Amino acid sequence: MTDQVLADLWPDVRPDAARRLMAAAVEAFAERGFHATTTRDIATAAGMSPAALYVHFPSKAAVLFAISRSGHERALAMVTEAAAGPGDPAARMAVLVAGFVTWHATRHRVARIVQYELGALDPADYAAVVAVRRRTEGVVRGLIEEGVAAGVFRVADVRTAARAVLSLGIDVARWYSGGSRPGAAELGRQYAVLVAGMLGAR
Amino acid sequence: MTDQVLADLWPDVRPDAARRLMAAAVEAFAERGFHATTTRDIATAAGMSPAALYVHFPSKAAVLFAISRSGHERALAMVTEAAAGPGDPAARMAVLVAGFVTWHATRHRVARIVQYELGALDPADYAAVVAVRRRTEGVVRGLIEEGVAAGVFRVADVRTAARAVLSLGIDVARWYSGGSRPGAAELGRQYAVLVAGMLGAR
DNA sequence: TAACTTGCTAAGCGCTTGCTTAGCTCACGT
DNA sequence: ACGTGAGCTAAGCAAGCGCTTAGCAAGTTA
Repeated sequence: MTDQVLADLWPDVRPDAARRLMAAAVEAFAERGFHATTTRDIATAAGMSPAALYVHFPSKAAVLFAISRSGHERALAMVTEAAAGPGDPAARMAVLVAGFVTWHATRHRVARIVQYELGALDPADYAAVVAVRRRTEGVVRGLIEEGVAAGVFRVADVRTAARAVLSLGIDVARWYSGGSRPGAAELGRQYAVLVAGMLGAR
Repeated sequence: MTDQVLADLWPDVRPDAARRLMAAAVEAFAERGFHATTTRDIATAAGMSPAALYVHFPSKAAVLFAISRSGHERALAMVTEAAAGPGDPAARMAVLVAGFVTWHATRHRVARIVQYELGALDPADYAAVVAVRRRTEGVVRGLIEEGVAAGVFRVADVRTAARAVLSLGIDVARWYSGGSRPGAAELGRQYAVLVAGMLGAR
């Protein structure tokens, strides 16, 4: 993650120190996982004493939630925009998949937390995040249904197909790293083609 | 995981208490993750005192390795057998995907550990497990290459296609649970069809 | 000037962690 | 009968954990 990406990630988070703490937490949570990361790790990486974290966040889990919530909402916004765009369902699905995959590749650290650290959230925070996830799934399912109705997709089961499309994107966060080939944008393009075949696009 | 599955999982692990500890560790690691699980959790769930774990394993990480290694080897064996089976590359790929997906669904607890707790392994154990993973990837890539050469598959990039095929199976371990629909075998069948489309099978 | 607020640190509290030690029980070979 | 070793437990140690407390420096307001 470049400094530029870091700086632009949470423009509304103030003061600057809170954003630096979140950035340090992203690195640590993505690398080692929430439970293997200590509050000292985060604060030290942000250039502060251990206690400084509690000036800006009530708990370690609250830092996780701030990262996870923002990430979920960004992903949903992107998917929603793609599904509502111009063109037939196949064209919109290509944009959606390319965007979803590219997002998971470029922001693979945030994405890893979004996708794999759900279980560490407080119950109330977990519920909030799951609601966003369901909306994202609904958008993908809706677009596939639309494509089937329009005769451009042919799938045996819409629910399973939607799961498969999302899985391809989500799993990118597991294996992708900075030096991976192909690059994020090219990977997104290739995956869009693969998904088109998967959905029987004609 | 049924008792039957548990009992048959590690037939060579002796004595019985060691197997019970591994079974308890599978439950806990899959549910909460390695770092959020304590040695007391494992031992207590296996009906023993905390110290009993160290009679059978030198460390908590060694329990993880025993589970991870065995799981990796089983998955590799299954994939290898499918790829070497009868029929053309498309038929063999259908068997491979159905088997891989069904395995990740029925054994989703072990699979979750295999796929998502790699980072908690000791460096030497990690290296051993990564070697098995590479062989698994190689088998899938080889089968796709074979299919492309035979003219039954049509993909832009073999490496990316192989990643996508594996991703579909691996990600099942993330979301699948006992009550999921469709069942494991049916999910495997549907995914095999989706992959056929993805690889441009004709 | 004085009171208050914001952002931070030094120090440390209470608790849990992975793991160790010392010793018990009991099946089994001789 | 008796020694042996495998399998287990009660107790606890050193280290590290999340988080709290008390207080300081600098900026802002009255």
